[in-house]
Amino acid sequence: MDTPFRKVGSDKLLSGKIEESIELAIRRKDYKAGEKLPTEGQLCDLFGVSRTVVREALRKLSARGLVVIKQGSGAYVNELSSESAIDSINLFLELTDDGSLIFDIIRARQLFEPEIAGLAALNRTAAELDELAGNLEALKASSMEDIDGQTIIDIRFHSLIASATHNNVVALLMRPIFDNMPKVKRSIYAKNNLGYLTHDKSMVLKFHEDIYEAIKNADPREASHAMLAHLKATEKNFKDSLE
Amino acid sequence: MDTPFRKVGSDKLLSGKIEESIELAIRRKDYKAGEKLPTEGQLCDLFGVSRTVVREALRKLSARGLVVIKQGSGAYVNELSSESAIDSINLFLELTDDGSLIFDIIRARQLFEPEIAGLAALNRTAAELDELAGNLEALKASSMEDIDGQTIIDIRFHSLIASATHNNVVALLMRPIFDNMPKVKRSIYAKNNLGYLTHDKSMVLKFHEDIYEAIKNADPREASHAMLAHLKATEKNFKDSLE
DNA sequence: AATTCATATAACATCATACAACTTAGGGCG
DNA sequence: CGCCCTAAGTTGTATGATGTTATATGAATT
Repeated sequence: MDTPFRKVGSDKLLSGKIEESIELAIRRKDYKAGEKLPTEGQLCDLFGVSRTVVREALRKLSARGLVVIKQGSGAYVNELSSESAIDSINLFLELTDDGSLIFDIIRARQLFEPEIAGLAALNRTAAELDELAGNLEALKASSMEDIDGQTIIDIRFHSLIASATHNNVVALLMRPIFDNMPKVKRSIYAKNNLGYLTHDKSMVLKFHEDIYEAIKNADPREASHAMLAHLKATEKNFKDSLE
Repeated sequence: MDTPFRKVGSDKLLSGKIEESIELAIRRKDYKAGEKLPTEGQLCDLFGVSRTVVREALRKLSARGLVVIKQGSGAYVNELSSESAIDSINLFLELTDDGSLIFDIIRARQLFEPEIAGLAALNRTAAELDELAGNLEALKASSMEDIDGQTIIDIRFHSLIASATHNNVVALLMRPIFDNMPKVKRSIYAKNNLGYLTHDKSMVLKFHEDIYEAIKNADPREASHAMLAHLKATEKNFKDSLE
C-alpha cells in the first residue's frame, strides 16, 4: 500500500513527476541550453519507469518549449526562444476574446508605447537608430497594395523601438500586442477601399518619421508625444471603420 | 537531403499532427470549454493511429493547458485560465535572466503603471474602489515582520488597479511583472535589518493611500503621479540595498 | 422513498515488446 | 583526403496486457 495521504499538488501521475524532475534539472541549469538529455532508455533506468512514461514526460516538456526532441538523435534543452511563451499568451487572448480584444490592444498601445518611445529615445544605440532608418526606407519602398508587407514593416518599427529600451521585460511583454497588429489592421481595412489605403500609408510614414526624428534627437518628451499622436490616429481609423 | 521545402506547420510527427488537429478544433470552438473530447480509443479510430500517438498528443495539449485529462473519465477542454500562459512567460524570464531581470522589472513598472493608474482612475467602478479600500485595511492590519504577507497584499493592490482599467490585455500582461515582485522584494530586504522594514511598511502604506485617493477622486493625473512616486521610491530602496 | 453500498463497466495509466524511421559515427573505397 | 555506405544507436509507432480510477447501475438497508 502507498501513503494514506497524498501531498496536495504532488502530481500523482508518473509522467508528471518525471516532467517536474527534468524541468527542475533544467531550471537549476544542471543541463544548459543546447545540451543533450539522457536517452529515453537511460531515463527509464534512472527513474525506474517504462518508456511510455518517459516519452510522455518529454512530450510535455517539448510542448512547453523547454526541450526539443530530434528523432534518431535525442532530446535537447531548448535554446530558449520566447516564441512558445508568446504563443501561449496569444492563444489565451484569442480564446478568451469576447470581442473587446482589438480595442483593448489599441488602448494598451496608447498606454504603453509613448513611454516606451520616450525610454528608447534615451537608451537607443547608433546601430539601433540605423535599423530604424532602414525600416523607414523599407516602408517608403513598399507598394501601396501590399498591406501585409506594410504591416510587417510596421510591426518591425515598433518592435525595434521596444528593444531599444534595452529592457528585456518591456520588449517581451509588448510582443503579444505587436503580434495582434495584423488582426487590428485587417479589421480596420476590411470595409475600406484602396484609395483610403494610399492615404493611410503616407500618414503612417509621416508619423513614423516624426517618431524617428525624436528618437534620433534623444528627445524623450517629443518621442512620447509623437508616438501618442500616431496611436491616436490609429484609434481614429479604427473607430471610423466601424461605421 | 531532406525536401527543400517542407510545408510550414506540417509537423512530420503523427503526434504533432494530431495535436494540431485537436488544437484547431478547440480554437474553432468545435469543442467548447468543459466539453469532453472523444476517448483515446475513438481518437485512434478517427485518426487511424495507435494509442501511443493519441496519448502523446493529448499530453502535449495538457502541458499547454488546453485540455485536462482525468484518469478513468476522459479528456476535457480546459476552462482556460491564464495561468499556463503566464507560467510560460515567467519561466522564460527566469531562464533568460542575465542578472538584469530585477532592474528591468522595476523600470518596466515605472513605464507602465503610472499610465495604468491613470486609466484606472477613469474606469474604476465603485465595487473596485471598495476592494482597494479593503486592501489598504489589510495592509494596515498586517504584522510588521510578515514580509511575505505584505508582498501578497501589495501585489493584490497593484493587480486590482490593473484590472480596474477594464482592459484585459493590460491586466494580463502585467501579471508576469507582479509575479516577480516577491523576487524584487526579497532582493531588497536580503541585506537589511528589521528596523528598516517597519519604516518601509508605513512608507508603502502612505503611497498606496495617495494612489487610492487619486483613483477615488477619478483624477488620472494625480493617480499617475502618485504611482510614479511610489515606484521611484521602490527603485531607490533597491539601489540603496545594493550598497 | 431515499440513501448507501457493492459491483460492473468504461476510461485512462503503465508496462513490455517489437519493429520502423531517422541520425550519427566510423570504416571502406576510390 | 573525401565520399559513400553501412551499422549501431535513438526516437517514432504499433500492439497487447494489466493496473488504477471514475462512473453508472442496481441491490440492500434504513
